Amino acid sequence: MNIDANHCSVEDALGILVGKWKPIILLHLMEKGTVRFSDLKRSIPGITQKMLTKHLRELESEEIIDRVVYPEVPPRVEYSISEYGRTLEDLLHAMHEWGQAHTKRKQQKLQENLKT
Amino acid sequence: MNIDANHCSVEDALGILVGKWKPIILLHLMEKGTVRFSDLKRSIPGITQKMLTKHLRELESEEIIDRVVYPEVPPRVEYSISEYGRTLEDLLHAMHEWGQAHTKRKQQKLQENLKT
DNA sequence: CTGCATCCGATTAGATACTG
DNA sequence: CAGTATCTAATCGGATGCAG
Repeated sequence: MNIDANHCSVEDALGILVGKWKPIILLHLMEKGTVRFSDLKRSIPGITQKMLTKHLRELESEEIIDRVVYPEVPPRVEYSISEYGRTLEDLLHAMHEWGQAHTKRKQQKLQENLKT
Repeated sequence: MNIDANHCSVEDALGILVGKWKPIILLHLMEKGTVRFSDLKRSIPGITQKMLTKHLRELESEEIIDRVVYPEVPPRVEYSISEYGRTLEDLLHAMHEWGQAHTKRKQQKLQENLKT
């Protein structure tokens, strides 16, 4: 893990994942397989159409997800994790594990402080 | 890896790492051990005092790094990765690996496109 | 149903000057 | 040397209206 102040590879990975709803979008797609736009929107309370579209476009442009448009009326668009996108699964899983442990630890510290 | 739309653990981990200079700060501390403020600043071209201070404070408040102030004149403050912070090393390493592979892949795709 | 455009507020980061 | 305060620019995200 060499350090290059001009360019850090960690940030390349971070760049894909950063965005208010990106992790949750990826987790949904990884869990459910192929999901259409409206289902995704329904599954993520609080997200706006604009942000869902924006994040999906970004993930698509990085080839993390596949986007298939069915020329029907009304339109149907289905999203899924691409084969390449699956290479992110281990990383997301590791982040999930660490994050969960971190939150747990924080709450324990909080409990300790309340006792005193 | 369960999905909770109201709270995603991946974002807890992300929250620690996100910030324009945070990954590079962590990598420097992980590589060099104990480093004083001015050395850190010198090692990271482009960072301002304000941002370095801000990010260090945030990492400190999450107990990822230790901060030791020596009451001397001129002042000396040394930063290092905390014992708890070391639990992030594997994750950062994994992100580095993925990011590096991702950038490599992107550049290969670019080369292919130039040939056509 | 899916998606774009526009406007606006909030957050983030950079520049600069100042302090013990 | 290490840190704070202030001002400004850029980016991000939310709300809303419109379109194929």
